[in-house]
Amino acid sequence: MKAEYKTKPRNAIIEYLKKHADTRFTARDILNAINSDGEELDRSTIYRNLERLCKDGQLVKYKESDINATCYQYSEEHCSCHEHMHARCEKCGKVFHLDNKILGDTAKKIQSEYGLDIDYGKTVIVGICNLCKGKKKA
Amino acid sequence: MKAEYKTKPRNAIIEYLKKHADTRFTARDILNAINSDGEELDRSTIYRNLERLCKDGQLVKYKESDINATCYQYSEEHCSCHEHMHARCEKCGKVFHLDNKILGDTAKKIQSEYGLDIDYGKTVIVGICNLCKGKKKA
DNA sequence: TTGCGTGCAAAGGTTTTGCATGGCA
DNA sequence: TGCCATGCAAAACCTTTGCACGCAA
Repeated sequence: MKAEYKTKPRNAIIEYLKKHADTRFTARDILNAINSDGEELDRSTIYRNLERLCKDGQLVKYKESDINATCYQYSEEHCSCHEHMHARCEKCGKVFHLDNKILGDTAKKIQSEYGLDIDYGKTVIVGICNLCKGKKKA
Repeated sequence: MKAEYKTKPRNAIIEYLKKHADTRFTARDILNAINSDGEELDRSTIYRNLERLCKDGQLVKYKESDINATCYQYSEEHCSCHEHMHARCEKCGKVFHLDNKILGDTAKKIQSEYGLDIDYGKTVIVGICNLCKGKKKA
């Protein structure tokens, strides 16, 4: 069990997370945001803090084929994100925390037809949210 | 519309894909396999060919948080992989092509409850296949 | 004072790109 | 011959790591 210090860089990072609580972000996003705010902080500091937050379960970590960087998603409420599925808008990156019950008997069907037990915490359904659907195509 | 030439490196790559038709692989996997076969071929050649195959729809491309490289999955049958969901075993990497119907009314529920239209081609359900489940834990 | 966290610098890995050459059609 | 593909080298990224210093507790 390690002691945990409150430091200026760490606070800045957590502040960023809370401000972007329902969107994914990358290490670079944080770097850019904080450094354009006047502060200066190092890449390695960000990576080390993000890693710690992942282990603590406050952060979900995943990768996306379109983005050449690890994506992170903050979950303020310590909400056992490793137990339920997520859905993500492929345009804006917004993440939704799904109720596993929404699958109905799909999980059973996948087991019987394909022989696979779903790992809910790692499954991410990809789609387009209503907001982005309304926008004109680029 | 570009012409497409048959070349020795390209053939070697496609041969590799067919030999590993139901497992994921990385650019490095191909490089190692082919180069240990006596042939010599360059990284950039592999990346350029894989990219072309992705655009042609013969290859699915995704990333995994555990692996520090892009993963690819070949689908021999030109099977419009961008139209149906996939499931993947998180242990062995085996990919299953799902029938979208398996979701039942889940897609509708996700739209009504969360306001998200599923992008089937990009959605990958993660789990553990029966084979891997049988194995002892590492 | 103790030891955790940060910044710096360097390294390791993947992926991309420009350019000249080589090879398919 | 004309154009596409390859190889080579270099560069751009992201991410990790070692080390010394600074700072929170």
